[in-house]
Amino acid sequence: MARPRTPLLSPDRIRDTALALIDEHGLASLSMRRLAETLGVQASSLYSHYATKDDVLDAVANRLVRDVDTSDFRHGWQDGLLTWARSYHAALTAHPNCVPLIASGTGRREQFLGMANSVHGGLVGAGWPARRATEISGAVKYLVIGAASTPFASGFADDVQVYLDRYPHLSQAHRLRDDAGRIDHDSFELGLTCLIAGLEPGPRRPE
Amino acid sequence: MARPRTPLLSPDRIRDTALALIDEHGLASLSMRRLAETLGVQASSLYSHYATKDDVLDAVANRLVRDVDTSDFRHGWQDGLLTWARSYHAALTAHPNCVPLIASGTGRREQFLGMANSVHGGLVGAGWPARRATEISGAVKYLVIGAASTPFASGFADDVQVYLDRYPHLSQAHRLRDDAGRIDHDSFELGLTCLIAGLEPGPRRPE
DNA sequence: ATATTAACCGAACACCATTCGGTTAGCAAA
DNA sequence: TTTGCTAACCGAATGGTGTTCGGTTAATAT
Repeated sequence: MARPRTPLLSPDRIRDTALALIDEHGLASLSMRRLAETLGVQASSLYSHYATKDDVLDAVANRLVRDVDTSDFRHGWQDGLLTWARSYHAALTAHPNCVPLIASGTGRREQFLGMANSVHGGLVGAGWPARRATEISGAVKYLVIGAASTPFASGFADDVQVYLDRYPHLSQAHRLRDDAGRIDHDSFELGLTCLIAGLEPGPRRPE
Repeated sequence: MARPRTPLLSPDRIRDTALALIDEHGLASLSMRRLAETLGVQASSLYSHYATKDDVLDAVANRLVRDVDTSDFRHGWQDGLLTWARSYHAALTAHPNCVPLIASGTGRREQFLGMANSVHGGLVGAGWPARRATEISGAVKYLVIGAASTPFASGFADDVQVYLDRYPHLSQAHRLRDDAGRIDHDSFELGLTCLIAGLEPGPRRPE
């Protein structure tokens, strides 16, 4: 085949298909060949739209961050942080197989810088000194990334017996595992609210 | 060559060499062939000692957790958490290229369960209800993993000009980048101390 | 002394990301 | 309208990957 009358591919279609494949089959099993096959095309054709596989993954990562909400700093820095952290957390848990993409700093362009810029601006606008604002947004980011990276359930084996035999303090882990999602959520919320509570009384000199 | 008179390889030697290669050249560039070459051996020989490459990486991950200190709960749950989190954090930042290994849940056997068991036991022993203990250790773990996964420096481009042009709130980012290590440390400490402070006054009924 | 196993090699297999030359469609300029 | 250029595809090839398998010999257990 030569050039088709109407293009079969576009960067957006490739990116969205990649995201769907990662969601369904995991990050490790995404290959340019499988991606091309899903798109009804040969692997080499993808390189007309993205220079490398990493560029495709960056596009996927940047796509996810579009769903993060940094607009709530107009209701105060606490609400701004809470909304940012929760929407970020939600965006990642909606696509758990993509988390290593974000966590490893791949895809750290554009969308990520825009997000950091908004958060930093929101904190500084509320009166926090720039350096402190950097630390605060950093600590919250750590919590979000950590929570998405290692959810509770991933820390435990499928074989229940191992706990009963060897780890007495974890002997109820197999029961907790049933509502791992709730535990993950509660742990994240606990960390987030404690952290923000610990920042009171807020910046000394709002300006 | 056939079987050598004295073994060239051992699981420990393979594991330690793998760790050294990851530290030096990064996780992505570790291959069984390169690992074997460094050990003066053919790649297929490694499979006499580890069934898969993932098993090698699990061994590396478990090796790192050996340096985590969970012994300080005898001085109270606050000290226990602080020492655990800080030593965990230190173990990961000492081998930043290994962090994705730990964060992605690969290598979650043995050493990790032992660590979780100790922390959970320390908290429950201090009077925290089991469910609450799980959430607390979870939140602290999130902070540790997140801090190791996305240090401050990794969030910023090498090209400084991009900030000045497009992201006004980050306009000092290039100056901050010089002491990125300090910022990472301060952010982590801020999150950790706020989180623990937010847990006061502690468990209601120590028992 | 004999059988078994352990630890190595070397050659394969199937897959991977990426590159390159070739083909043709669309488009811009003359 | 013809000419030239670029864009978007294909198909084959390159060098890399994890892993397997049969072979060889040393160590070990019987």
